[in-house]
Amino acid sequence: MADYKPRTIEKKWQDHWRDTRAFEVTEDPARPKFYCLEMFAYPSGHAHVGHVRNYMIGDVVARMKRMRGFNVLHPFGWDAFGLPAENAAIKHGTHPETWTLDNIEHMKGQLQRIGISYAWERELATCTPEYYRWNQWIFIKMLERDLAYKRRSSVNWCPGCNTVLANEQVVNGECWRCGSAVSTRDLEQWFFRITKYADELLAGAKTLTEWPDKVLTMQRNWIGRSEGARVHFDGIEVFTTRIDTIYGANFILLAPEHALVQEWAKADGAAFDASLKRFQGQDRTARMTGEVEKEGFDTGRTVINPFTGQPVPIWVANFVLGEYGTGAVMGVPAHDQRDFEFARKYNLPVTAVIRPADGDIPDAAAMTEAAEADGVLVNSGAYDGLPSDQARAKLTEDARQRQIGEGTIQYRLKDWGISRQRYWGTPIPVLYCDTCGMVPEKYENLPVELPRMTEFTGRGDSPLAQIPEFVNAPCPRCGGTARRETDTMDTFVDSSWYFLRFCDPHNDTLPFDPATVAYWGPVDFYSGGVEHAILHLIYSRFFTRVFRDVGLTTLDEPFTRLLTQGMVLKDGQVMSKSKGNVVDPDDMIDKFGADALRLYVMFVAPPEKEIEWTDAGLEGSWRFLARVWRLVDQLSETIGGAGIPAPASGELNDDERGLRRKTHETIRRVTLDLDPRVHLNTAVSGLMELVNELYAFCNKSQCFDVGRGQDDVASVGVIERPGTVAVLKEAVEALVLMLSPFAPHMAEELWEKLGHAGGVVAAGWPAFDAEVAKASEMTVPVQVNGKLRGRLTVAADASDDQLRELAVADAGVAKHLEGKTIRKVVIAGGGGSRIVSIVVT
RNA sequence: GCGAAAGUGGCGGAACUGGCAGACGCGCCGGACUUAGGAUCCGGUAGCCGUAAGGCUUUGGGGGUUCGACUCCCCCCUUUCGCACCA
Repeated sequence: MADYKPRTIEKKWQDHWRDTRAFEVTEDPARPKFYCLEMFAYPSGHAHVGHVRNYMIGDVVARMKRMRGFNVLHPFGWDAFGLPAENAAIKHGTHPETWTLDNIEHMKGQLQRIGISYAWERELATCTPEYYRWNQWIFIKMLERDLAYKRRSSVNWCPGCNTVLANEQVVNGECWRCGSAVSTRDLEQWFFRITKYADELLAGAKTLTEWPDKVLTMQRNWIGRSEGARVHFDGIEVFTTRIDTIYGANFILLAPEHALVQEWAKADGAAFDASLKRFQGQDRTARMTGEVEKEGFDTGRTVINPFTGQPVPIWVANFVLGEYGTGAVMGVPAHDQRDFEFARKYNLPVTAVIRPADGDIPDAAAMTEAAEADGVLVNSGAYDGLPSDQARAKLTEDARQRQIGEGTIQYRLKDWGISRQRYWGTPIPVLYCDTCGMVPEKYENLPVELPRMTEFTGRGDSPLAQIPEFVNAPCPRCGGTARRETDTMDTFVDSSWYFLRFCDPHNDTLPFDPATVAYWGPVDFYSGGVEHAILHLIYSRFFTRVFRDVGLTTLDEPFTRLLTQGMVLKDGQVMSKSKGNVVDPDDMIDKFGADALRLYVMFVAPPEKEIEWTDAGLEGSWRFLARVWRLVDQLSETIGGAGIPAPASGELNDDERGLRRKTHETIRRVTLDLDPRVHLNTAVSGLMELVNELYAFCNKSQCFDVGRGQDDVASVGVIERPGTVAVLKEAVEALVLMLSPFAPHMAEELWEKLGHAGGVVAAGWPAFDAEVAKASEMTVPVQVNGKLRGRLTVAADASDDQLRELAVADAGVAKHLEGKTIRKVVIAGGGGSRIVSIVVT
């Protein structure tokens, strides 16, 4: 008897997969395709189990789909540009490229040792010119379509990373990567016009029925659509969603950044300027999150409310945001909490103009929830008596006719700032010519290669500007003297379309051949962390549409099904190098093997949930695999031979029929758990049950001495009944095949041991036979007044009348019926599950 | 503050559309085998009462709908996550 030695087996099959190119695929219109993808990896150095959990999840799905006959694309690559590489260069002098490529090599080895079934020939790294030239290509396409543009703007600046951040990358006022407090700077920046797609991204979310609601909600909130109106108060345009309250607009509030405010500050001098400076000095994020007290000052100016005809004062308020809407709002203190507080503080008048539909005019001195709600207009001239919704429509229309306003839709989403003042990224392919101005690089000159830099200082300006050979280049249009753009692209550009490139990763005339994406796209199953819910996942949806509009694909949405996998915690905390609590998969593989590691991570919790790492749990999974190993090993001689007929139910005894039933029940359950449910943990427990059943069966039929450990010589008994051999063979083979997505190395080894040459994919997924799974008997619980009082064992096809009779006669039940009157008997359920419920008084 | 999800044994977690709560595993306890067992195999393991048969209680708390509720409805508590002055 051979021991279970994962190390040897795993090496053997990994070599086999590599040598036979087992997971490489080409388009095959004759077979259904399945594109299975995990978010590609940032090559940070070493992958810990938290990282690789995601790849294991995807691998189980990919392997299972392959066995079910799908042509499965399962590629992997590297999100290889980015700051850590550059920081490593500044700190240790290693070139970012060296650092990145070394890390990729190490991590690739880790993934291969885990046995993830990737089509490695499609591997890509975004830091190679072969990849990033297409970033530049699509950038120029976007420029041509006015989807990329440059403007000076106030931007988020991370002092830790020394670069600009997109709004999506600012989390609670801090840098998403390094946690530094984000400040603002005024810079010339490149933007992608994602706002042009705001409505489409919002509408498209409705089609994403296989995405977690949580992610869709986050995206909807991020896009933040609100319908309202822009209204002119003389020269000041405000945005409001509550034009129905405009008769109550007792003042106008301007953001400190508002252009008029800046102008007046110059004109009015010191006092004005001092107050303004104070607001601007207030921490930007504190102001935005409402931690700073609401305050403001009177500009001394007034405008006419175009509906009341009355003059209203103009104030500057620190809580009004310059970047949202028009940077100006109408203050309606009676119907807005913030305006109310403001009015109280500065003794401004409060005029109620909405009353509840079923109530009186509210007390203007109080602010309630009801005051903010819709109602019926009062004190609103000709509009009195109209409900809010009708009033909004009418007021908006009247404003339009009077040419003092219009209905509009406002988004929270802003254009995506992609300029980064760093080295390790895609050069932005434009030049600035002394005579022609800004000129994009010619397509035939792509890629604009990132020059080799030798010194990394970490200074806060674009490193590329320090390389004259890069900066100075001829103008693509006139050939004259020009200077290259020295900013690089946000690395989120790289990750916004890599899943399309995987369909055709070596194409050197286009980002990808449209036909390949037409075949493989969209990604059928995509898994990764929730932390990308709004960054990567919204950018990718945007880019897919851009590629569509450029004519390379017909896809609207890139990812059909999204699974957001939970994190792996150790000691209650996220694993991180700095906390010193990382679990290295290689260490675990050394101890228990890759199969046990995979099985444990899949079994311990549903994929979406976070898990707490325990070594004991891993050991348990190892024990299970060893148990399977012993079972198959000891039976392989008996059931592995040729010429064993399929089990025919007529010749089977009760135990044999029982095992067959369990086998097919398990096939049904595990299949559904994997596809479509992706409840990987319960699929594993189903397999464990089957193994327990097999042991019990072997014990009873004395197939072999199951009590022997793997260090003992087995005493294989002679199995006399052909039926026993047949049902064991069926059960064990189904077990091995269904186990193979989880523990692929061991499954291949056992499959071979069982006398099969072609491997588990060729064998296919086991088929479920409903007839066999059907039980001849069933247990029916009996309740009396809602309490379980007995169980009946009856024929599966027992009639309701029979059940009723048996239930009443059952000793345990009868005891509770004594001296009572039966009011009602309910017999419910069907198929394999029925119940008798008796009501007595 | 707003929004969403979730609260089940000592622990991780099961329970598909309302139908035997606690599958499966970890841990623990016991038995077998054994010089030995931290290997293996078998059994037990929600709590309380009882030698037992059995009974009572139990899915965060309280109410409700139902023959029947972890599951549906209402109120409350807690946790996690997201948004956070968006006019």
